[in-house]
Amino acid sequence: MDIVLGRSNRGVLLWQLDANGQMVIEPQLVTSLEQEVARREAGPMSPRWVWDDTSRWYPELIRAGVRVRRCVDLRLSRAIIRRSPLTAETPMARAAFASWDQPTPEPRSPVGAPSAGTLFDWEPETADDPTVEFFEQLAAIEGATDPARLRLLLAAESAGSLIAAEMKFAGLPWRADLHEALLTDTLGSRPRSGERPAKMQQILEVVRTALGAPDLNPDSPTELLRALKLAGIEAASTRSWELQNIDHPAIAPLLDYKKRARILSSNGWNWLETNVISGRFHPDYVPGGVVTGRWASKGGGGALQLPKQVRGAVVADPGWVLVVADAAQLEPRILSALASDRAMAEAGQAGDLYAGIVASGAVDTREQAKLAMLGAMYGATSGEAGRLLPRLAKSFPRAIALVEEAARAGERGEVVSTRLGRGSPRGAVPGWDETSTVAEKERVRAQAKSWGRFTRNFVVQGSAAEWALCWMAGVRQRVFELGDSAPSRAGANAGASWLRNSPHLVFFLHDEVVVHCPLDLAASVETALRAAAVDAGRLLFGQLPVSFPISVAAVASYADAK
DNA sequence: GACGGCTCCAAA
DNA sequence: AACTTTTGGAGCCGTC
Repeated sequence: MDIVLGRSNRGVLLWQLDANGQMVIEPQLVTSLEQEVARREAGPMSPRWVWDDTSRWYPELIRAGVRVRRCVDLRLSRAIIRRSPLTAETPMARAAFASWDQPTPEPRSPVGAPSAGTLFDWEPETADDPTVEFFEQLAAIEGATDPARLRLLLAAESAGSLIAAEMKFAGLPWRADLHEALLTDTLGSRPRSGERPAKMQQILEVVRTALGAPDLNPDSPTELLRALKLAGIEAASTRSWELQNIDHPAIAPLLDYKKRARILSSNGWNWLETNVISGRFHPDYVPGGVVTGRWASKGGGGALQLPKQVRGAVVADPGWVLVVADAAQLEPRILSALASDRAMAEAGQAGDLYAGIVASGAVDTREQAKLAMLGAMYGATSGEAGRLLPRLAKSFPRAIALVEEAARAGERGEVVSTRLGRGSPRGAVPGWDETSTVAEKERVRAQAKSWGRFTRNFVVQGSAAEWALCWMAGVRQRVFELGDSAPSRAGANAGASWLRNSPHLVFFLHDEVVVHCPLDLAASVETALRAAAVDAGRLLFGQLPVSFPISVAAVASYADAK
C-alpha cells in the first residue's frame, strides 16, 4: 500500500492509496508525523512511503527513532524516468523541464508555524502536488518498454536514499585518539596554525638543500617547477608519477613530503575537528549523485575518498565488530553478465577472474589480465592495455563487443543504458561541414572518441552501481531482521534503538560495505551479506551463470580488512 | 576579500 | 598534446 506525504502551510498532509493506486480518502492532516509513521510501520503491511525527497523527510524520523522499510523518492525516481530509454516514449520523458527536475526547495512555510485558514485551504500548484507527480510516474512506468526492470531500479534507488540517511545518522565509528596518534607519527605533533608540522619541515629542508632553493614552497607547483628547472631537472609537471622517474637526490624526499602534505591537508587535524563528532564520522552521501548512478558525497569530509592510511582510526565499539564486505572484481563480472559471455563467466567461477582469464590462455600473467580488462572497460587504446586488447577480444568476443558497441553508440551521439535502464546523458551530436578546417574536424573526432569512452564505461560502471544498490538494499533488510530477533539489550526503548542493538550499515564505497555489528552476530551478518549478493545477481541477471563473490572480514579495525 | 580556474591527489 | 572512466577537496594564484 502506498501513502503519499506532502507539506502544506498547515502541516503534513497524508494521502492513502488502495491496492489499485486509487486515493481511498481525502488527505488528512497529520499531527505527529513520527507517531503516524511509527504506527503504520508497526502494522502487518508496512506501507511504501511516497515523498518528494528522502533527505527532507527521513532524517527527522530517524532522529525520533522511527525506521521506514520502503519508500519512493519522487525526485530520484523522476530523474531516472526522464532519462531512461525504457520510458523515452512516455509523456514524462517528453515534458519540459519542471520544478520536480530541480533540487527540493526549502519549505515555503515551516511546519509548526501554521498561517490562518481552514484545514484544506492548501492549494498547491498542480506541478508541486506529490500525488500528481506520483501518478504521472506510475503511468510512465506502466508505459515503459520493460516495467519490471524499471521498477527494480527505482526501488533500489529509493532504498539507497533510505540507507544514505541511516548511515549518515549512525556514522562510522571513529577513534579520534588513534587518528591523532597516526598524525603525530607521520607528521609530527600538531603545529600552530599556518606552520608546518616538524617532520614535514625536516623533510622539506632536505628538499630545499638538495635543490639549492632555501625558500622553496613545495606546495606551489609553479615555484616547485622553477626550482626543479634551476637544479637541472626538466619536468613537465610536478605530478608524483612523473617525478618518480627522475634520478636526483631531491626527488625521494620531495615525494615523501608530498605524501605527508596530502594527509595533512585532506585528513589532518582540521578534518578531524570538523568531521568527527562524539566518535563518529557522519558523511553526506548523495545517492544518484554521479551520472552513472554511483553515489557522490558532498561536504562532510570526502567520504568516498577516505584514504587507506587513515582507516586505522575506524574501530568498532567495545563488544562490536566491523564486518567489511567487498564485491571482488565487480565491474568485469558485471561486464561478463551484461554480455552473457559464458567464457568470461567461466573464467570467474573459481573466485579470481583474472587468474581465470590467464588459465583460459588469453593472456600470460594476472597483471596483464587486470590491465587488459580495465583497458577494455575504460577504452584504453595505447600502451600495454591497448596491445593486449585484441588477445582479450579473441578469447571473450561477446564481452569486448558489448563495450565496443557502447563506445560506438556514444560516438554517434546515442544514448546507452545500464542493465536496469538508467540512460546516459545525451551527447553532443558530432559533425562538421565543408568549411571545417582539418584541425576542427580532428577536434570533433577527438570529442566523439572521448564521449565514446564515457558511454563505454557508463554501461559497466552504471550496471555495477545497480548491483551494489540491490546488494545493499538486501543487506539492510536482512541485517535489520537479525536485530529484531536478537535478544533485547539494555536501554533499547528510546530513540534509535537499532543503533544500539542491531547490526547496521555504517559505510558504503561503490562496491564495498561496512556493517557495525555486535560480536555475537558477526557470523549471521556474514551470511546475510553473502545471501544478499546472490540475490542481487539474480535480480539483475536472472539465471545467468555469473557469480558475484564477495570477500568478508570481521575486524576490529577497518585497516585490517585487507 | 571573494571567486573561479587550475593543479594535484585520494577513492572506486 | 594526449594517450583510461567517474568523482570531491585543498591549496595556489590571477582577477575582480
